Amino acid sequence: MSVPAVRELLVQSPLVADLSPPALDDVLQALSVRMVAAKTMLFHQGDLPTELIVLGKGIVKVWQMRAGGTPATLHMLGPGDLVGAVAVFRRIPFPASATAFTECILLSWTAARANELMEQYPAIRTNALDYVGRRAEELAHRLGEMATERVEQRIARTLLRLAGQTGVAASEGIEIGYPLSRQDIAEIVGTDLYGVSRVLRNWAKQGLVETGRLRVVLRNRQRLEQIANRGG
Amino acid sequence: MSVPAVRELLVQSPLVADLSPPALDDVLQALSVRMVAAKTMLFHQGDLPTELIVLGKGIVKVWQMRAGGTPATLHMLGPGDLVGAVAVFRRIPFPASATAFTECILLSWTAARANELMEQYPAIRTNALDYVGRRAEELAHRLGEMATERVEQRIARTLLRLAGQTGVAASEGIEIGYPLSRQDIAEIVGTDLYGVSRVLRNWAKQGLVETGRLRVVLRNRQRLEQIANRGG
DNA sequence: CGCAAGATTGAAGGACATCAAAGGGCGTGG
DNA sequence: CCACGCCCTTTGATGTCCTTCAATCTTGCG
Repeated sequence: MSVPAVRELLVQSPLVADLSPPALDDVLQALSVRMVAAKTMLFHQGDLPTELIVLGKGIVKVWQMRAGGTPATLHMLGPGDLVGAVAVFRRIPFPASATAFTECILLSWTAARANELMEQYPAIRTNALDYVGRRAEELAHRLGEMATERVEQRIARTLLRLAGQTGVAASEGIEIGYPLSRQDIAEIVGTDLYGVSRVLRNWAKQGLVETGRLRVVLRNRQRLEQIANRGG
Repeated sequence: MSVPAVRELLVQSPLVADLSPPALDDVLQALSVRMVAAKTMLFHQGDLPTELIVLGKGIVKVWQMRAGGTPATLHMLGPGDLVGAVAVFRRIPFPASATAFTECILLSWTAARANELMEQYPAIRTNALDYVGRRAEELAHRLGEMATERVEQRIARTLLRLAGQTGVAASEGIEIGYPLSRQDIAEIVGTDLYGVSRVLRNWAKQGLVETGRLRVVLRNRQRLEQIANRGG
């Protein structure tokens, strides 16, 4: 991959916002680029972090395998997002695993180099604080949802959130931009694939969504937002 | 409150870890101290942050009022914790409300002064990043629990976590260090007070806990950890 | 065409929320 | 100091949401 293209990928990330061009050059110097296939594990829960990863392209799923063998998905990351950043900054074992959900381009620095760069360019640390804060907020919001809302509401919220992140305009509506099974949705929402299937089918009959194998198109965003917020 | 005493309260906080004595003096200069009664609201969801607060003494509950009138508790903060820090750093409205759960001593800087101090003493920003990262991790962990575990497991986890934070050795076991109702526990766990009452009663009969009005003593930490981890 | 992975659907059971009512403990005011 | 009242807690009954299990159907691909 050519260097200019890498620069384009990197500047998507909030991590390097407000960085002067020479600083950005310096950051680019130390950066490695690699492409990984869908379903590749980037790291496992419990591993020690060795590199700071910025997702250049593709989708990464961050998840935990929980007692009882039930997996729970914490994040679906898109281009520009940091992968496993908290563990790198805190120098602790990863609290979750990360899997390339689609084919991905990863930009990375060694953990040591990343920390040096943060020393040298304080703006990076400021950006990191902002980014981690945003993630904490999102987690807090989802925790509140999970604690108080029903499955149908949570499915609506999940689809709206995913569509907002990586949705692409479809013929009539917004389509999640990558293949997503009922099981995948269930792991995000905290339920099982049967429940997801029933809810989606029901919505499809009412014209709120269009469904297919590994595919969901949001046809009526407003009604879905009503369901997400008022439960009806 | 005398200045030496304030210093003692402040150094509990990870925010000022590794700060040189003169830097700490400088930080102390800009600091305000106040005491608030239990049940005082520190800020409401949606407010704009005006100050950075470190909890010197007492317990603060961070919570959201959700659609349908169900409150959900996100954190129970103790001495040394930052209150509403993410919103201050990100200069966004508070995503949750904060209430003094017991009588509290609050240490605070104006938001502007706090940002200046972070510029001047980079260690503070590093500490802040570490702290916010830890909170993000805790939230991720709780989200996973909430998504996959049953009420009884979550109650066990909650009691163990609270006991670990602020527990005090009781005659036989660990006692949560402040008055906590079944309703309070329910709002943390994401259930209702009836369920909490039944579970605690059941555990009390087996000698795992000792219960009372606004009071829980953990008598058998090991068994509770088993319940938290294996569900049985 | 046949297989594998994903999706749907029905039935049954369990965990949990909700509603209703009654039983303590603690502070307050008489 | 006692009694009243309030808040917290307990407990039972009931209903419902959701999980689980089992089976069938669909879709895409080799």
